[in-house]
Amino acid sequence: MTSPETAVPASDFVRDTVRRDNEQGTYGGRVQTRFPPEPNGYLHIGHAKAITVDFGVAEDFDGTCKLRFDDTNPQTEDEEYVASIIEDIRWLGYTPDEIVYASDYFEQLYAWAEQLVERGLAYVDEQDSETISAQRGGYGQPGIESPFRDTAPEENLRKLRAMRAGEFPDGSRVLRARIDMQHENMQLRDPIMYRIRRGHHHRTGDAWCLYPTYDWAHGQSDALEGVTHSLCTLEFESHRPLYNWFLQQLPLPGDTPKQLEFARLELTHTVTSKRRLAKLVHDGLVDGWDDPRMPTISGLRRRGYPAAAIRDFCRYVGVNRTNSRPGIELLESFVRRELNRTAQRRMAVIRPLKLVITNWPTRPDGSPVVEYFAVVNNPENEADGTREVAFSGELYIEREDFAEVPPPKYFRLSPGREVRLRGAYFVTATEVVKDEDGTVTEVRCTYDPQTRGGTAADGRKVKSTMHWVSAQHAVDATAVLYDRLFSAEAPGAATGEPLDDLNTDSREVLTGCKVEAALADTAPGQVVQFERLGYFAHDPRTPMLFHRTVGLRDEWAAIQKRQGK
RNA sequence: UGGGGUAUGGUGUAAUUGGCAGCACGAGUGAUUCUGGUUCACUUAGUCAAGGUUCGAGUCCUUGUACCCCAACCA
Repeated sequence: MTSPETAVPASDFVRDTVRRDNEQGTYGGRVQTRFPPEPNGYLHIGHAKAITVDFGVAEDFDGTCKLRFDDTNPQTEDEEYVASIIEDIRWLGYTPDEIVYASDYFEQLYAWAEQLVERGLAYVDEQDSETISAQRGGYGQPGIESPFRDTAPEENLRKLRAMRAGEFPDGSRVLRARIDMQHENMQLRDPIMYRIRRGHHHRTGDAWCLYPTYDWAHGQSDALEGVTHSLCTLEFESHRPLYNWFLQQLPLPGDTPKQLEFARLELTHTVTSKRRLAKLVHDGLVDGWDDPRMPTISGLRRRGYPAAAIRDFCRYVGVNRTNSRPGIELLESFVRRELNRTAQRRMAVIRPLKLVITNWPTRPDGSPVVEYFAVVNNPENEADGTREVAFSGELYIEREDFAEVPPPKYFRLSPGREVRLRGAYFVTATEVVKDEDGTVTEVRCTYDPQTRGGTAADGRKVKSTMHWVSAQHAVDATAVLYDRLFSAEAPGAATGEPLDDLNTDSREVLTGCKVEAALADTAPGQVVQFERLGYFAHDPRTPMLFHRTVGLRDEWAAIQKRQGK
């Protein structure tokens, strides 16, 4: 448990409702939820909240939670998405009690639809979608009844069967529930139950040309599965009366499920619209759904976000009915909290600057002496042990760790100043080598043999400890630094259309980085901390490619900012 | 325009249901530190507005205000 228990609310309105239902015996003490994604894209951070709520509530009350694919629209759905969704849920640490599909219920739904038709509660409308939409009326405006509304049940039944038999072209007819065209809630103005849509369905193939809408499929699927609490997001609130209406009309096998809505998760600097994410992928603005810049679960995973951090974050923001947009910093703080505990430390320089020790000893054959130092892998976790790091007279340090003219409060290396090379020796810069442009290409220094291991025999202190790699032993690597995908607050990121707030230059690729040899042993997918540079995830597919997961909290950057730099 | 929701520091979220407005992120100050990391201490800042009931209101009442959702054969 890495979450700050003190700050996590003990309950929320969803859990309160479930608890009350249990106390009153509403569902015989049974708790069943479901996570119902449409397989038309990859899961993103917003879904992670829904997942932690759906699975978390079931877990807390010793109930069950199934994964149900809401595959009612063949035009947008694909097996690729089914597979990725299952993988992402498992990676997040949840195991569905069962994996089911709304398409499993197509036959039952159709049978029920015929029953509604027979009872005069549904009818076939032959008008086109524009006409139907116009007749629906507007907010505060009355609706107009369709001329097909009072067709006799036998006639409707005949038409519905002909629809199913494929006798009509796409979009030519729909089945509508016969409710109330004057209802103040638009959802109840004779909503569509079935539309004709010939498309190859990823599971039922070409068996159907008739597909149920969300409203006709969802509550009925819940009921068929025995769901007790159907948790969804706030925008479905106005659908609840319709959800209940359908259930009231049907001979349900068991209890009537209860729909509860909560606010969806949004984040600053983050797009949480599947439509817009799909556009980024299809327009080629990112390298795929798992591009580390993407806020998808798979993107975050590749970027090195630990599942535990995502879970803790979701739990922490809570379940509520208030639309909000937490700062991305909050998520990142959970990532750092987790990684600080678990990530091994390594020395690496992503913008190398050569550091030559002029008084470093040589062997009789003229080659430089090599020393090895044992370094702790993770000071937060002794069990991670130590590793040997080679040290010699030619090193690389981080370019920004040297300043020819040090600004105020700058503690790192500069001419005449002594610093510690972590775990090795104290060195003092003596000389700067530049190219014709005046760029520093090399720094020369002397080391003090009396400071072996990083401790001065005379007890003197230095203000800075720097990371380094031995030039002779270093391994070349590539590091990718990510900015946030969006440069601004991404107004309308959830609902808006434009992508013009996208920061397409949000990635800086640094080749020629130098990392210590021990890093070559890092497992693909593993996240390590490059000391002082941040947490980096070893790409699962490409050797020696590292994605920066998050940076460290950087006090020096804050100082520079304050100095107005 | 009708209906349905939601309002607590800069951000997110609590408050035993009418009883000291707390926690976290962020920001700031200081201490510790062989990572300007971590850790520790302190500081900062809030009940949408106006009335009302009450010994006492974030919580109850009234009237406003702001924001979100609903008129796909999407989910």
